[in-house]
Amino acid sequence: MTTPTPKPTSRQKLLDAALRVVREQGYSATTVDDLCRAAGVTKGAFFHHFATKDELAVAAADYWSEMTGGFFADAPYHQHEDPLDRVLGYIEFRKQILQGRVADFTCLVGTMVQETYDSHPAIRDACDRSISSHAEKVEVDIAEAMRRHKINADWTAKSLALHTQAVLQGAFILAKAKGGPDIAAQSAEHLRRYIELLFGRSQKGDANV
Amino acid sequence: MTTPTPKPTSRQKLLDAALRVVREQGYSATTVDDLCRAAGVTKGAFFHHFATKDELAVAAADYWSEMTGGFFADAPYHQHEDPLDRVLGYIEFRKQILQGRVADFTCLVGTMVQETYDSHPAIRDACDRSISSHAEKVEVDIAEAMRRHKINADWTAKSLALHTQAVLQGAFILAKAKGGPDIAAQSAEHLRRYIELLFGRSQKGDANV
DNA sequence: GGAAGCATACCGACCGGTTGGTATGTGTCA
DNA sequence: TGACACATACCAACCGGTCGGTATGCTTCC
Repeated sequence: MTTPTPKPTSRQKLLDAALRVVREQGYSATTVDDLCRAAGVTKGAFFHHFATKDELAVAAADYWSEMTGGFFADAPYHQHEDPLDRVLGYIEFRKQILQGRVADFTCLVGTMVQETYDSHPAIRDACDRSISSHAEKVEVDIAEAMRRHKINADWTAKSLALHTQAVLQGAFILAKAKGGPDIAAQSAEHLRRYIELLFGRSQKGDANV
Repeated sequence: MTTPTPKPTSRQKLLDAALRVVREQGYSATTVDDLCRAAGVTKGAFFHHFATKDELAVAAADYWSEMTGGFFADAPYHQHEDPLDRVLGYIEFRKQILQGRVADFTCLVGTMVQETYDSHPAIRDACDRSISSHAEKVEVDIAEAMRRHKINADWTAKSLALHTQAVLQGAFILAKAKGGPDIAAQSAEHLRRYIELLFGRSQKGDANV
């Protein structure tokens, strides 16, 4: 009874299709007909639920926030008691999901904002909300880790949280250019090492002074 | 006599226009007519020099490599004797040019590869060439810095060089989402601090063991 | 030197297919 | 019975690309 209704409506199917197709083709290159075909619905259904293609883009960005929010909330790294372990666990988790087809592990809103930032403010804002709200969850653990480990730094938890997102978004671009996730995983390792160095946590085989 | 001829041909004007317009609108959203209008040439001229729109994209990526290659070759950071200073100077230089309109400081090939990696292999390869050849120049200084400062690490000069490009590309995405360069500059600072920590070079107000 | 012969650079009207979007019909369920 | 959730048919603008034609050289041969 708490479950609303698992029946997949046309709207739902279109949003799921948008996540797949836009990450493969980009936003501009994805046509309304592409989305209808991938979702198995007709154009009438599309424009019944969304007044314009841009309106679907905004809804897709919000849907993406919802999906990824649940996905990361369920991830195991939250179990760690030390907030620094949670931050490092988050990076490790992000690294581990860099697998398979490029379109499957890259970010919808990172892709969309590149094409729309200058001409579609509503879509850009939706993408910004998605990235920023995710970064804020990382920021909470970083801030707590700074308190716990008595870090007095000239950088803020917020800037480091956004930096983690920058590294990941950039890693996606390299993965697209090189056709696979390997290089992206190496960037994630550099990011993990950076945070370990910031918090003075050494790892095996570390080369210090 | 060494100067060939500074006369701007239609081909040249179209490539210059592509750098501007594609960085603003993205590749798919940019029409051939858009490019012709921006370049002040006709459609006939466009298809005289490029068989297809995709062929222009490849030429524009190569042209971008050429332009940025010259731009960074002339930059002042190469003067430093210590290769580590050159690497840090490079990062600082990249940070300093994060100014003005977003379309003016972001990367053509990073934008294009997002839209084309899955469907236009020739364009993706051209973008990869551009990113990788630039990274290789950074890699040379990093490798020399590792030798000079006797760094025995579990990371390679190549992976760190590509990581610098990932950070910058990701910073561009955040700049687009947030509508300005401020957040990108903060990521560049994190990158600089990471390299300083890797090489054990402390800065003022540093909190070390 | 000058005319023939040809290549390059460019023009802009045009074409067929595609695109986002609309108008209208139809089945279903409260 | 009427509102909702679609399906079908259609439209006008737009898009990448084509095509016939022109203007301006540059070469070659007499």
